[in-house]
Amino acid sequence: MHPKSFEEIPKAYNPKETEDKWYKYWEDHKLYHSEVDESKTPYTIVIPPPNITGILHIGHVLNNTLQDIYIRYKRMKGFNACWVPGIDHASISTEAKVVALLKEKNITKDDISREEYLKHCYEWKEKYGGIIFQQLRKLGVSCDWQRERFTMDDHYYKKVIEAFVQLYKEGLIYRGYRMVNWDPASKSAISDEEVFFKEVQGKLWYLRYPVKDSNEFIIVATTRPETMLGDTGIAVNPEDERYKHLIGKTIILPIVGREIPLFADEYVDKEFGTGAVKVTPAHDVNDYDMGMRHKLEIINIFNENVSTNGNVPKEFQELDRYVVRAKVVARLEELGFIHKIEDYTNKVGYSQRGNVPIEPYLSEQWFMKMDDLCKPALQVVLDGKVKFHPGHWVKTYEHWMSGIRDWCISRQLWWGHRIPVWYHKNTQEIYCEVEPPKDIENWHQEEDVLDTWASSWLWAQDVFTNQREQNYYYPTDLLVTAPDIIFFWVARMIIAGLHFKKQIPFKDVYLTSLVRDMQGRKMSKSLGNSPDPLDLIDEYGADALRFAIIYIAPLGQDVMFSNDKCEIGRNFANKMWNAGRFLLMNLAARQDGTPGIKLNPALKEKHIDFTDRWIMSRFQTTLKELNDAFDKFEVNNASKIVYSYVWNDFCDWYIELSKQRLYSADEEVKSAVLTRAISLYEEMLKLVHPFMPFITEEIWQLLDERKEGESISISTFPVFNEKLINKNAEEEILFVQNVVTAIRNIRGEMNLPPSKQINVFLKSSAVTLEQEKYIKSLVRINELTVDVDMQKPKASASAVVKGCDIFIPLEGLIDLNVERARIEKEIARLLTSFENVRKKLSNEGFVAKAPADVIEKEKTKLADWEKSLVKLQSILEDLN
RNA sequence: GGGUUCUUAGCUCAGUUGGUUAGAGCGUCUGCUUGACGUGCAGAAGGUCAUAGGUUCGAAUCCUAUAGAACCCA
Repeated sequence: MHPKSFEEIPKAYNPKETEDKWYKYWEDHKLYHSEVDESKTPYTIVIPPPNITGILHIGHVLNNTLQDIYIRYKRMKGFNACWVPGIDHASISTEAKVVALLKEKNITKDDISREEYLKHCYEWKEKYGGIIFQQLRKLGVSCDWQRERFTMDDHYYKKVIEAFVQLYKEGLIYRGYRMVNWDPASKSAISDEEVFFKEVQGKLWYLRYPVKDSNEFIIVATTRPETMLGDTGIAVNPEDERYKHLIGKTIILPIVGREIPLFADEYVDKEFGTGAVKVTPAHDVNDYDMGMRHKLEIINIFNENVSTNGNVPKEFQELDRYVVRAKVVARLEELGFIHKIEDYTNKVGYSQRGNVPIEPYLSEQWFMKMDDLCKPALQVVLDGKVKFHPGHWVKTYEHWMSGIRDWCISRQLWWGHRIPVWYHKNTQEIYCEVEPPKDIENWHQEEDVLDTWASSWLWAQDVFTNQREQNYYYPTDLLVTAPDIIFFWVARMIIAGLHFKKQIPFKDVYLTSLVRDMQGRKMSKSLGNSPDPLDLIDEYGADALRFAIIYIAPLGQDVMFSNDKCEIGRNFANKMWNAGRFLLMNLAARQDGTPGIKLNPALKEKHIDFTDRWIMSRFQTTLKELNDAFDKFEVNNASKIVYSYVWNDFCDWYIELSKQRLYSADEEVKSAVLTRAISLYEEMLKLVHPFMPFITEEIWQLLDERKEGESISISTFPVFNEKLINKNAEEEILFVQNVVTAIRNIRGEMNLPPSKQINVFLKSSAVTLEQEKYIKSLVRINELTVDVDMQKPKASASAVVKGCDIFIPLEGLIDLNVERARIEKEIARLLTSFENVRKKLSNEGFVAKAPADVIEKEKTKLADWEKSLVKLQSILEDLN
């Protein structure tokens, strides 16, 4: 072992000097490239493809750190780890970006051909589409960059088209004239899942509609008065006494003059508004359903950009929906048809991408029949073939899968997978194949492209481009994603996997937390509460950011994040760094002339005492707990297990204990202790590596002369060895810790600075010579006396731990009142616990019904506490 | 309106199938220029486990109701 340059290891870890260096090293050596290798078991993750318009945000940090932790862990465990990165073409959001870009050049989409437009899209993709990959590298992700995929790659594109053709031929895709959610911004249909509801301060307009051949009016309430131009009926609840006499009458629609029927329908809520509703079948989903039930006329009043069309009176034609609204209201007012106007808060559907209010709109679209496709996809989750973590998401999934409507998969956009359907120019015959028809001049192709999710649903299977790879890597092992796309993506990938490959796409789905700010608000651009991960990496280091976000992310709940949380990770990195620095510094000669300690691998198993056996035992327990936590997808817990081992066991106790021997005179002992400590430290680094890849690599490379291309990331993860679990050693250390803590406690409470020399007397038969040695070294004691039969020295501070009474003579230093208060407090504390157990044991029901081992445990506790209480009482009496 | 989840220390959260003296990190207070680390060390304070019932020998944990919070769906 020849560590390099350990004398110059800086006092604080500096991530800036290491992170980029090691990322380049990993990438140059292609350490994370995977090829089919039948001799190894694959472990596969496909990345949830970020949007090509996207840049790295804090949610990506959490999500990709989780994936990286698993892929690194499994890689070190000997799996053929394969993490496939890629991006999504994102029809609608790319459209928005490209249209904006064209606008700068004074070009509109209508000015150019589809081909020209797509050229602009590809240009945009080349320029901006790869940004997030560079950002992910900063985070240290170990994906296989040779496998980078794009949803519009030739191979992938073809697979999407094939899937469409197959489903069409199976009768699972159809074309229909239906009401869809219309996004006026992109002039395209969007699916139910792409609509979100916003609370909007609006108005409720009460309109007076005259009843034909009568002086009566009926008053209806609406939030969208402009749609009255398309009204073809008025509905009331059949039970509503107020309107019973009007059922069957005719209403004269103001402005338009159309005669429309008044009818009864169960759907109408008597309590809402006036209990009478206007019915606009072309522009409201519920109205459409009522229109169908009552055979109403359906009058579409909007163009694709939701301006009014020729179906409204001349003066209202070709106007934007909000302009029409104002105009309609003004005219109604003029004519006396407005009853009143109220302020009203309602939930308005907005398009997720375009962020404009959607309009229910009748149009011809392509749909996928969901019923039969969903059933098996639901079943594999209910059966646990695909496992959700945390499991409670199964219910949400079940709920959605059970009540799903057909999926509108066509989008009136150009950027995406163009639907492989041709219409015959003369016969209107439909042709649906992967290849275009031979006599192409007689056909024209469907203009629409597919919903992006109808392409990314093949992601888990078709990122693998040949049969051999698919057989080897598919089904993949783990999908890590945010719960808000369970329906968009997770469910649809399961459907696609089962339908096209007759296999589930992945075995485990880890649903991440949502990252919020400290007020619990979602991170959003408009609030400005969304930190830039690159700034955080710059300030704290990628390892610190990774560790911190995992450490604070509770399983299945939202994460409350603020920048300063990164300190957890930074401090932890620094702690590890300094532990390594301490060990390596012992190799160098000291300034006082003490020579450095020589390492000797032959001595690694020599001069082992209970402190070594303890730390090795703790290491094995930690390893087991860590493996279990990973198996159960409790990553947050895993980070805490590692943190506590490194900081509390290794640094606070083991390193401190080791000093006693490292500063001894016996060269061989020193050599053995340091050699072993460094080896234990190296094993510890491996446990940390999946969480913090950079710093662990940096130190690992410092610990020994490594060959070019070697890396901790491809080293072997420690293997659990039950034989090293040593209960005796753990008890011995626990005793030392108890005694040491009790003495430190007295020092603290009695205000005795370390500079004040103290002597300590231990009344005990249980303390070994070795333990004495370590106790002395850990609490700066002048003289330590151990005796079974000693009398308590005069004017002492005292403490009682199991198996040992501690006395510290403090003649002249002690304040008897302080000491009395200390002992009294301790007695009171013990007494409460003691009484609780005593009551429990005197309860007949408990003794009769509780299991024997529980009773035994309680009895032992009672006896131990009683002993301590007796001792403390006598100490107190001595003080009086 | 329906569904899901949550309520434990000042803050953010652990607490596995009911049996602990209810834990951690941060924050707070006290003391520390101890030859790894002040991004640190040592010690301390701080909790009627949302409320009310119930099941049980025994409830933070299981059940019911109530209150409050968040998200999803309509």
